[in-house]
Amino acid sequence: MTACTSPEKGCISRQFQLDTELTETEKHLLNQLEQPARCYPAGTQLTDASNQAGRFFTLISGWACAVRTLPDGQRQILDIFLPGQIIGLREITFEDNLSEFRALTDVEACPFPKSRLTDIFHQTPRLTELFFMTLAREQSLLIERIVNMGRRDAAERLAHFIIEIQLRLSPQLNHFILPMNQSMIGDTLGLSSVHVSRTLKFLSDEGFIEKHDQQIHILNFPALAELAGFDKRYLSSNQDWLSAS
Amino acid sequence: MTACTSPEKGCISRQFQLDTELTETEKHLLNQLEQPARCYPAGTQLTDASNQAGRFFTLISGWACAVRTLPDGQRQILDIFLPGQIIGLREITFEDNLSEFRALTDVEACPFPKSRLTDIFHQTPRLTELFFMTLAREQSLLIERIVNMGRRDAAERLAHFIIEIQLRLSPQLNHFILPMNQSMIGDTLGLSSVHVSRTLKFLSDEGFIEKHDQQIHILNFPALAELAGFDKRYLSSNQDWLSAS
DNA sequence: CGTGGGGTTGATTCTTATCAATTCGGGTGG
DNA sequence: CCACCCGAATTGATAAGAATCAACCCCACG
Repeated sequence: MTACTSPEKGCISRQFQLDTELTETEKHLLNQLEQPARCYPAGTQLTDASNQAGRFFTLISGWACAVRTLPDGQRQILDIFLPGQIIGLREITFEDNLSEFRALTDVEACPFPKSRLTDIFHQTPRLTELFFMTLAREQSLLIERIVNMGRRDAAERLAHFIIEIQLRLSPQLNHFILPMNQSMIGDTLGLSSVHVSRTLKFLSDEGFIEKHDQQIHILNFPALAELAGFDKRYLSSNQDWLSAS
Repeated sequence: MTACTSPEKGCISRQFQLDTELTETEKHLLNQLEQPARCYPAGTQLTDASNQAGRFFTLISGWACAVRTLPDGQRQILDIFLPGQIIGLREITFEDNLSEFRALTDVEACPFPKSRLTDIFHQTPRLTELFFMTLAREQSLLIERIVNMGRRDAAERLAHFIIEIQLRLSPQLNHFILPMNQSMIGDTLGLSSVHVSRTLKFLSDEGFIEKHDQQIHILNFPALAELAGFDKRYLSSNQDWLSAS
């Protein structure tokens, strides 16, 4: 949790500008959410379930996740956060946060209090709309995971997971580094680590993917997408409804 | 899909007023979303997955749900909507809706186009915030379902489901009418209808609940909540962060 | 009366979890 | 350099949970 040296600015506004034009004021407000950046080493907890609710983070670099620990010790990973995302958005309405945030890799992130976000909402309604959109998009990711866990078997789930991460990370490539061990993957998909191992082997044996350490290489994207029943429309959104800037 | 006789007004604004005070203007804008009401008989589709995206509904009375049908014919119920909810909120950002909306009981609902909602957003930023809050709360329901499907067995899932519906419907009571057959319940929880039957029987035999037709009676709420690992905090939200009205 | 949808029950099979043993690779300390 | 340890991954054997298949009941409705 040491101070970081080179916080790369404008991560969030760059993210939003994929969707729409931003005014200078809007950019300025968003950039304020990105300082000061701090470093959290892999495995560190950004905040725990009980205290420090109402704290957000902008994720500048690295991966993070939201985890829920059940009374019996089982874990469920609720969200995977990639650079440019805001961590904790949905928790804004809740007194206490039922989940905790954890760094999956070394992470640069900027903690800031609830009030900073509400200030933004009050100042520029248009950014409220953008955040509304962000939330709607996150919802569609959650929906897809519900379909995944409710109606697909282990191989399909894993295939779907791999494709989703690949597309969110770099849609034009076919490989990425997955900084999660197999028990974390299991906790994400509702599988045991042992079964993740077997299923990963199955996907390799069948020629869908190749895996060396944390490197995932998608060998046959169409086949993998077919297996997963993947419909990428849930990832892309449409901004017609936004106010003009 | 016949016109309804007595559309009870103010369903949405009543819902919002549980959270905060509304101005007359705000109430007026919200009430405009509730006319004209139409009736949809049980089982009817309000809109299908392909066309008519960008159509919302305010649910005045009855139950509805969002369903996703997979290529192989399996179904997953994504959301259960109860009176006072807005159907289709998260889909606002998407070109085409991957899910369809279906009436579970006879339903009174008011269809209206995307543009109506965006108008509201542009006119009163404060309602945008309220809708943001609504979305955040829906997200927490989805999160809970992910935990449910990922890490709980059939009995726990069913228990959790029953408690959630009871609390959303009428927290002070301990019984309600569940207008879903067992295969719909299965499609909601990711179980087969046969297994739902068995599990329901188990919950009865063990004295957690009683069931006659569609009447669910919770006999031992604490025990059921314990079994489900239910933490009701995800249902209640906190409005500190809202602008003054 | 038939007919059909929903629910129950039993038998069987399949998927996945659990438990246990083994390997592998990367530190660490002697 | 080697012995040791540790966490993660793999593999196999077994058990639990849930799906599937099939038979049957019940009852509302033509």
